[in-house]
Amino acid sequence: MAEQAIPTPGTADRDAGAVRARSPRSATSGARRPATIYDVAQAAGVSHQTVSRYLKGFEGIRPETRAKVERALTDLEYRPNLTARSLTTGRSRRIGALTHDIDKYGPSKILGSASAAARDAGYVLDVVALDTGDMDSIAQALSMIAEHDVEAILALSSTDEMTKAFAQIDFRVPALIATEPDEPARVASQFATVGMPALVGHLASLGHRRILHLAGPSQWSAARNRTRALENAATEQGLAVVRTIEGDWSAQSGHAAVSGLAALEATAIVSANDQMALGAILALSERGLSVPDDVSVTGIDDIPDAAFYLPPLTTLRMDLTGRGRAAVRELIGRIDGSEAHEPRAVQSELIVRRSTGPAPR
Amino acid sequence: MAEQAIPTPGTADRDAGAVRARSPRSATSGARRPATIYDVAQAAGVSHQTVSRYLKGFEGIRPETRAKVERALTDLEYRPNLTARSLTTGRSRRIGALTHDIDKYGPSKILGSASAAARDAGYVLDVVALDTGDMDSIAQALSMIAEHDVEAILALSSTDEMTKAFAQIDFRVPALIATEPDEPARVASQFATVGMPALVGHLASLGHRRILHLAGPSQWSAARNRTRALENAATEQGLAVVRTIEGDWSAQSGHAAVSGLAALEATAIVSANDQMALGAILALSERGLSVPDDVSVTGIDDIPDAAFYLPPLTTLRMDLTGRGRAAVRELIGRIDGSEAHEPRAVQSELIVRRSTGPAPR
DNA sequence: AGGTCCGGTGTTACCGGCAACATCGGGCGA
DNA sequence: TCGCCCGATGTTGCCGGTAACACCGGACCT
Repeated sequence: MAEQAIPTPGTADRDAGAVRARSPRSATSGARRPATIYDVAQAAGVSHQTVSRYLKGFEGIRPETRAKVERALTDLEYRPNLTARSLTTGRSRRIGALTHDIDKYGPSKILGSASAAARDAGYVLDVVALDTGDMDSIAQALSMIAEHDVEAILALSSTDEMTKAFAQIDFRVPALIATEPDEPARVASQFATVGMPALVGHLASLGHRRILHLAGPSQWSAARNRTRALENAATEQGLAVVRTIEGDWSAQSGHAAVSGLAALEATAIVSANDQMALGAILALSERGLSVPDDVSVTGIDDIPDAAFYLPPLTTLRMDLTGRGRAAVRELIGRIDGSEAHEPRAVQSELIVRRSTGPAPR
Repeated sequence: MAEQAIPTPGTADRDAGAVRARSPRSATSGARRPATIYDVAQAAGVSHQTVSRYLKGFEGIRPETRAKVERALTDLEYRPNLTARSLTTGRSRRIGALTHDIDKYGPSKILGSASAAARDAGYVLDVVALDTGDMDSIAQALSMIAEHDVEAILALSSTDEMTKAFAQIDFRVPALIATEPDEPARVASQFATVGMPALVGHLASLGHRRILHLAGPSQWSAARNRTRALENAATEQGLAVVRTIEGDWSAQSGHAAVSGLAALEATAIVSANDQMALGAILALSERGLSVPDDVSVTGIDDIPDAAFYLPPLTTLRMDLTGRGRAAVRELIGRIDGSEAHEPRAVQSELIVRRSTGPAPR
């Protein structure tokens, strides 16, 4: 408290007034630490707070002060340290993402679009992969994510365990499952009211009346939604789902399902995704049945490969990209407090290709 | 400095000795902040440093002190704050991951295994998706990642731009491209010396002599390695690569390449990945050619779907899972200073299915 | 018996930002 | 002309940990 700092610039020994002594940092030294606002402040001959104010875009800074700060910032190649900032602000600009089956088309597509949306908003996704879907590993992954101080939590796959975990854990931050939640009967999604009926109508118009359904794993809400939508649409249009076989989304499971059948009691196979449809087509061909002459096959998703199956697959295109983006936007909206719950619409569109044809008589 | 803190537990006014005054935290209040080591210390009647020591597994703590700390930790549901920790230690337990085409099989598979390996080592992957591969967006993404104080940087796709960016940017942290780097002729990878020769040998034994090559995009080092390995193996075994067409890894591009051909001058098509092979098979069928009776087709990767193509695809299985894991392990090794440069072997294995057969006479 | 060492803990400083408050000089009104 | 207000900037404290050092009492040594 002896003497006050003299604000005259250019004073030779002004370093003595520095609040914190720091080891000098020679510009020539090779592996120097990144510059902090204190380094910048010292170089510019101002206080660190002036630098901080400049960085936050504070207007009331005198032009010459501003110029000195700008110069020092570029000279020292200053980069903000998000860790330090988030310690005080609590804003880490990170969103935790949790998923298994990340190498599958759906989750990876959603992850890609979610990550892009996050990036555009200045956020980064902290991804933790799950090997198994059980509660223990989910809880463990969530606690890992929580330690990283994320501002929101996103799940990319919506199994029952995931849903349960999200329901019973208090995250203290916004949390969301990116894939479709269970759709109660009263919720009229575009998929259930337009997409699936269009697919079923397409089959009906070709004369099909009996459908074999290859369902996704029943612990996935997406699988349940698809099955329910199919059953509803079939009932309404007078078609019968004569049999439902549960697969695991893989071509392998679609193949096994159709191969294991004693008799094919249907003229059309509606698969809950494209890849099980691929397996089904192979199995049909191995049974000596032709697609679409003997049996029509449809998928859901319209993955890029589906247009190049043999035959190219009639399918329901789902807007996965939109879903990942919408999920991230909603989370960021909730973080910022703007409770803009835009009802992310699940868009779907019927894509007719050569895997469907007139029902055999 | 008036009086020393009396270490007697149970003293009524011991709060007065607290180093930092904190707003009291009622256990009943709903949205209370997470407990810190100071809260735990106060509850246990010890100093925060004792708590910190306990958390680090320091041995020399008296059993009764230890018990008090443990009790307070569980009572308050203490969770460490990684942000605060990493501010001092510089260890964020985060690895930055950079990728485009995250929805493609290769990158997403590698990402999944990398993320699992990271998780097992206590790390989280900070993923930033790239829309385009140009230097600007790479640089921007890298600077985003850098602000998040990652301990290492991983790229999941190895285009030329990525390679260049990695070569010219000083990351200050270990950095690695997870996919294959360019393999100089002298580097004898298992893929180049065993895998690809086995594939070519398989075709040779079936009587094929003229090969059409569907290459990957030439700015990908993986594509160049595959093309070079094919050319070398073909030369050694007396086969001719009569034509090379560059695709973009997609079935679409494989289809376009074969459709656009005036005449097929070869009896076998070697595609740089499975999906281009899928497109090629469809194009062949549209030309009235049968696989494998008229033309044999092979892929590389052995994606799960490849076994269910029509016909099931003969391909070279690549160990993508191992690659992601190996990359993360090497990075963590470098972080920890243990310079264990285990030469991550690119394992490959010939999988013969029904898309290859005897060459037509 | 006094000094020394040492195990067990407490205290202080620091990481790099942000927020609140303090300070200083000049313009302006009374 | 003096006090007040205000704009520009400096100072201090804090976020939640870790690291270095200080301190205290008892065992051991001479």
